[in-house]
Order: sequence, then C-alpha cells, then structure tokens
Amino acid sequence: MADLTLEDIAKQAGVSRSTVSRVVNNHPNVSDKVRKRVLEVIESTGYHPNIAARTLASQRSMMIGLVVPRSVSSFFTDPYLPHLTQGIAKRCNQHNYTLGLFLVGTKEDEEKILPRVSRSGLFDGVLVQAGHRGDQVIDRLVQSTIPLVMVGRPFNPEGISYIDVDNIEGAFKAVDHLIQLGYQRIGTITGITKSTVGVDRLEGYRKALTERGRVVDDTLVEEGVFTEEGGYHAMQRLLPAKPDAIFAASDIMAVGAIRAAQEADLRIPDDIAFVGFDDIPLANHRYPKLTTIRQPVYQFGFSAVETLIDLIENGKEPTRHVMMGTELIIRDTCGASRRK
Amino acid sequence: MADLTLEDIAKQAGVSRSTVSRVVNNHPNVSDKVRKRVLEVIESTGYHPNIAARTLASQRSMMIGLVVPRSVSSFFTDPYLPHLTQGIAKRCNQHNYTLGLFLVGTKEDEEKILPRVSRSGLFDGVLVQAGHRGDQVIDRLVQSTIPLVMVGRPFNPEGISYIDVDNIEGAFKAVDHLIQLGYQRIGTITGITKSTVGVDRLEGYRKALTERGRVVDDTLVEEGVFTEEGGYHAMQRLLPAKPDAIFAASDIMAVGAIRAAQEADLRIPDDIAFVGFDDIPLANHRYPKLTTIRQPVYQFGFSAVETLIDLIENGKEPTRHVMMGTELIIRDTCGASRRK
DNA sequence: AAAATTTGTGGGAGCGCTCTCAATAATCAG
DNA sequence: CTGATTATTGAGAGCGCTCCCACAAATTTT
Repeated sequence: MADLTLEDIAKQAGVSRSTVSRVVNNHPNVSDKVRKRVLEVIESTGYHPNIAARTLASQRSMMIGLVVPRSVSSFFTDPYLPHLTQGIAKRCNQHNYTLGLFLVGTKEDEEKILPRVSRSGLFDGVLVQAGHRGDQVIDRLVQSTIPLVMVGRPFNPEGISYIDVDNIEGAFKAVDHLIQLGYQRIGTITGITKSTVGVDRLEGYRKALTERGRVVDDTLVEEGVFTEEGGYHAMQRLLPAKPDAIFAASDIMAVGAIRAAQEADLRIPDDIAFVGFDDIPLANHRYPKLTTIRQPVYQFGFSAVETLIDLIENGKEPTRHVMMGTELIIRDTCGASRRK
Repeated sequence: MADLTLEDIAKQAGVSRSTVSRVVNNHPNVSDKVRKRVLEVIESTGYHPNIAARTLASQRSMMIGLVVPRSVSSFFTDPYLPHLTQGIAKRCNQHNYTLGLFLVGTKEDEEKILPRVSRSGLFDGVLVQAGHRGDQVIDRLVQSTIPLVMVGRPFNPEGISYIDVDNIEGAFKAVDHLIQLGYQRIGTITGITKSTVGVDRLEGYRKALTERGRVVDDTLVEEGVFTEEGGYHAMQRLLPAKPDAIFAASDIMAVGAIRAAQEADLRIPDDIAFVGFDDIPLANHRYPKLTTIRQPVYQFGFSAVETLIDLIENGKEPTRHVMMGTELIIRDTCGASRRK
C-alpha cells in the first residue's frame, strides 16, 4: 500500500512514469483520456507519492518549520502561542505545506535544531517567533540563507521580513481609554523590555499620556515577565504609588495584577481599574471581566504563512513587513459602565 | 553552504563517499586517523546531510507526526495540549526526531492530512491524541499500517498501543477526599462521555461513592464539554440539586463552575467545595486556589514518544499500554484547611 | 499536400544518500 | 614466513521522484 511507486501506477495504467507524474502534479499536456485512466488507477490503489523522493528530485519539500526560541518560555502558560500555532497549522494545510514544530528549550536543543532547520534541506522556509534581544537562535537563523519570516518585529529588522501587531497603537488605545474615563494615576506593567513587544507597549503608554498633556511618572511603571506571577509581583511593587488604573501589557499579567490588588483589598474597578492586552479567552471568563486590547492572533498565523510562502515562491527580495491592527474590547475592569 | 554533498566532503578529505557516510552515521570500522580528518572537513565546511536523500535511501525519515483530531477542539483554550506538545517536542529532539504537527480542524483538513501522514513515507510513526468515540481520523489512522501510539485510551483498544493516565483512580482520589472531609451531597461535572476520559472520571466518581457506602444520585451528575462554559452551564443545571461539593472532570470546567457558584452568591469553600482535575497553572493562580488532581502531562509526552520510537525500532508487536499515576493537590477550594 | 507547429508521451539522467559486496591493507596464528 | 582472518575502504546499485529532451501524433499553416 504505502510502497506503491509511480512505476507501478504507470504499468497498471499502461503509460510511462512521466505521464503519471504529470497527472499527479496537475501538469497540462496530458490528454483527458489518459488522465482519467491514470486517476482511476491512483484512486483504486490508494497511491500517494513518496515525499522524500519528490523532495530530493524537486529540491522543494513543501514543509516549513516553526521555531519557538528559548527566550519565549511561555508556550503553555499563555494561550498566545498555541493560538498562533493553530492559525499557522491551518494555513499550512490549506497550502499543502507540512508544519514542523521546534520548541527550543535548552542550549542542546538549539544545537540540534538549528542545522536541521536551516541546512538539512528539509524545510523550504521557517517561521520564527520573536523573542528577547540577542537570542542566539534568532540571530543564527537569520544569518542562514533559508527564507524566513519573523512573527513579531525583531530589534534589528534590516533585511528581515516580519509580521507584527501594532503594539504602540494598541497600548495607546488602552491608555487613552483610561484617560478618557478620567483616571489620574495611570500606571503600567510592562512586559519584558528585552522584547520589542514590551518596548512598544510601553511606548504606546508613554505616547498616550504625553499626547494628552500628562506627565509620565516613573514610579507608576513596573516591568514584569509575561506571566501571571510577573503581573502579580509587579503590581505589588506598584501598590505603594497608589495608582487608580493600570494598563498591563498582557492579559495574563493583568490577571496576576488583579490578584495582587484583590489581596490588598482593593475593589475592581471602583478602587483601581485594569486594561489588559491580548484578549485571551480567560479575559471574558473571569469575574470581573477584563477590558483589553484584542489582537488577531489567528490571522497573525495566517499572514505569517502567506508571507513565508510568498518569499519561498517568489524570492527573498524585497523584504515584507505586515502590520496588523488591534481593537479595544470594553468589559468590566476599566469601569467604563460605572463612569458613564 | 546548504548544497554541500557527501561527495564534496569525500573529495576534500581524500576518501570515498562511503567512508564519509560511515563517519557521519557513527559506524564502526573507520580508522581514527581517517575519521578525524573527515570530521575536520565536515566541521570546517559546515556540512549537514540532506534529510530527504537520507530518508529516501534508508527508508527512515526520523520524523514523527502528532495528529490532533477534530473532536479535540480545545487546542488553545485548555493548556493540556500545549503542555503535552511541549513534552513531545522535547523528547523528539532528544532522540533526534523531527516533529510534524497536524491540527485537524475540518473535513478538508482531514482529507489532506491523512494520506500525507500515513502514506507519504514521510513519517516513521504517528502520535494521535485520543478524541471522541468514532472520530474518523482516529479510526482511519489506526487502520493504516504506520506505527501509531494513542495519547489517551481509545474506546476500542485492541491492537492499539496507547498511554493513558489512570483517570478512574484520579477521580476516585478526588471524590474520596471530599467524602473524607464530610461532604454529603457530592456532585460531579463530567466531561464529554463520548471520550474515555469523561467516562473514566465519571466511573471513578461512582466508584468512590459506592465503595464508601454512598448512593449515586443522578441529579448530582451533569455532563459538560471540557471548557469553561461547559463547566459554567453544567453548574447552573446542578445548582437546584443543592450540592455541597463538586468534582469537576477538568480544571477549566471547575473554573467555569466556580464562576456559576459565585454568581449564585455561594461562598467557596464554605457553601460549596470544588475539586478539579489536571492541575493547570491557573489552578494555583486564582483565588481561591483550586484543589485538583495533578496528571503528569509533560511526562505523558515523554512516554508517548518513547513508546512510539520503541514501536518504530523494534516492531509493532506486542502492543504497549502505559498507565500513569496521579496526585491529589490540596489547596483551598476543597475546604480541607477549614475542616481540619 | 508538404511543411511547420502544436500537442501528448516516453526515455534517461540525475537529486544525495545508504548499504551490500568486493577489494585491499593490516594483523595474527601456526 | 605463509596462509588465514579481520579491519578498513571503495565501487555500484538503487531509493522514488522530477524534469529536460527527443520523438510521435495530431493539428495548423502555407
């Protein structure tokens, strides 16, 4: 069954290997009669071309790799990556590409994964999730010659194609919303500023305050890692500065921050308001419901795959940059309904 | 760089292609002198073997596929699968296997994925997450000749290797814990009973009650899908029966159930106690903290990969069944500390 | 009606590797 | 020191496919 070859099909259909190949690959210049006959044989035998042979002969594997660098540690604590992966897998399948998954956990993983991804010829291209500044995996992958698209903007984007969400604009919307609601001491829990996401969302925060004539008070800015604990601890550090509203750079951090606020007996949103970023399912499944900035993660995956395939099939120049928009989702934690 | 071949290395090292192949594959019977020389050339050129060619010649791809069927819809709402995937990816890498990811979303996905996984020769084996009874993907994959390991017990396990967590025992522990704490009206929110997980956890619930001389009251049993909403709605249906404790078949459902209880102004654990299943990170990051049954998801992934590789390398007979244990994690929602 | 073009089909040379087998070199026993 | 054994190396035949080229058949042009 699995060991049928083109030759076998050719023999059964009474044609040559070449003709069967043409039929399988939908090439023109095959008469309808022959095509039909070959198709019937293929159908009845359950033949499926051997991918390794095809890859070797055509120098195209129809496989792309998704590499998640070591500095992206939150593969399963934050739904972002699973969601993204799902979008990527979906689109790959639609384009008949197979997806290889590489989660880099350790230095050893890195040493094994890198050559396999970039020099084994197994992958036509690679998608890399952006991580921290100076992450080895990213740098080394970028230096290789394999077509590559980054998911998230790298610090040094020269010559690199990437897709990104407009984090500055998203953060701006979140903070501006809080300003419009009349909050006076708006703090922020930034993500790791070793990542462009962290940097950009902080910049959006700053920009909103500045454009509305506010002064940025550094005692209201705390950095955290992108996890629940990160938000929790950052909030604890922020509490003495008595903020009346917080923009957290991710929903997961917002959840942690809210926990810290609740433990300090603050009511939400009466004593302190929150806006997150991401719109993870949990945001709508907790009490009180989280006001947040929605980013189109699934479409992000789609777009990444499209961009990469375009790169693979139409050459690496010029580099492509895709920027996606965000949306403010107003729920309970910002206190909008109360202040109306 | 990527287009170096064995032949090139052989020429540079002044030996034959065969010898270089032996060195690359760590075969014995190569003199130290020659091996060293070849290794140096490989090192200095950055040569990496072409995987497609190797696969074609050796009939082994060193790739395994992970297939998540359509009936497992919760790829990103529940951290279970991401966590499992991480364990699988880790172990694959340690064994120098590459992981292909297939998330089946639609019927069309299924038609494309199945032949590619089972008949293209690209994969040496496949891991399949268990889903609902009668899921086409599972049935069809099982019928193919490719080495296969199910993650989670299938309904019809004859001739199928699988690994599973002891769900009956886990549920038993959870419910027995509630019984020991003196709760009288212990209800359960079962998962979908079209899955063995759902069935087994319900059985553990029944077994615990029966063994402790209790009667199973069907008005205290509600089925839900394995999501937050599933738990929420099931809890709403359960409320009129006035349970004083609930065993939810997953943490995510427990979270939803707690939300429903809180909306009904019940205090936890004073008015109603909860025990979940899974021990997802959130269980420890919410207030009150969730008492739950921990299953070793990461090790689950490890074990699945080990079992599959064993199958690939040592033949398909006999079928392997691996059962993993669980652990009761006592936190706040069961009221244990209060009742001490 | 012959020549030129346009299909449609088959043959053959790889793609880069593995693996068996034969050949040679090195080692050993008697 | 010779014949036998063993360690080391090379040659060659594929693995199953693609793709270029040549040829034959059908169609069009002059």
